[in-house]
Amino acid sequence: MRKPAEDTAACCPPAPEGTDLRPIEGPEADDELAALAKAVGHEARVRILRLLARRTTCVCGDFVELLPLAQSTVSQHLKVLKEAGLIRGEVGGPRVCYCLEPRALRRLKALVGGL
Amino acid sequence: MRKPAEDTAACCPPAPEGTDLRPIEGPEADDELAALAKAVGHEARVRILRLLARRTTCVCGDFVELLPLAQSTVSQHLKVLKEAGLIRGEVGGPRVCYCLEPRALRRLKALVGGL
DNA sequence: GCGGTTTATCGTCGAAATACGATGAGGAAG
DNA sequence: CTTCCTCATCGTATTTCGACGATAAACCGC
Repeated sequence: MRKPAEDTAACCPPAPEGTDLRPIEGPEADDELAALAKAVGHEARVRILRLLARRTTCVCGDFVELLPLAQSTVSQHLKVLKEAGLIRGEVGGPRVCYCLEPRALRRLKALVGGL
Repeated sequence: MRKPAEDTAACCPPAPEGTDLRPIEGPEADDELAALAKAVGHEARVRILRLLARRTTCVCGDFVELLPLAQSTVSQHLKVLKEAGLIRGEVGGPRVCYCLEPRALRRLKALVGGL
């Protein structure tokens, strides 16, 4: 059985602040926006991002219980989000705590805002 | 041959203003964000949106010249954007003028901002 | 009406995405 | 060391995407 993961409040470091220096438009920015948007372009991944934003949970197993998907599928989606740079995964014991990457999220908002 | 389409400045109506009343989160909002992001999640479509934002052009044939894609492929991308509600197509003569749908764009920004 | 121009749609093909179960890796607990 | 729990990865089937050429549809000018 799974334990409900009560240690969900503080599993990620404070968040590395810093400014995004890259341009908000141009061919590179276009590709970047397309890649980020593609990562967000799936219901399950949006829900994962939302759950992480609310910090109600951050462990893979919790997502499996909250989403109508198999564990391997959830892991795939987490991988996509991680490769897009939108989330980060910290190994803590047998579990893995995922957190939002605020930098990438800011970047996405900036790029979308530039439309 | 194609004429360079100099009548690009005023091919779209003023833009239907109005407020977006729908919620910014919840299952429906998740699906909506996923659908919009999926539409944006391609380099060619991002470039089309950028071109439309600058209003430098708005005719399908112009995109074909500016993108390394066949006419049918460009038309497909325009269709995806239109079905997502992000652009609108007005028929003017043998040409079709595409314009951004500001409402949908605002909606997208709001949904992304809610992350 | 007839040609010429522009755009959409159809059919097709290969590539990528999505889903699953099964299996493997790695730490915690005993 | 062994067992249990968690998660990632592999292999695979199905679906969807992205691209193209060819063709049809719509409109203007003559």
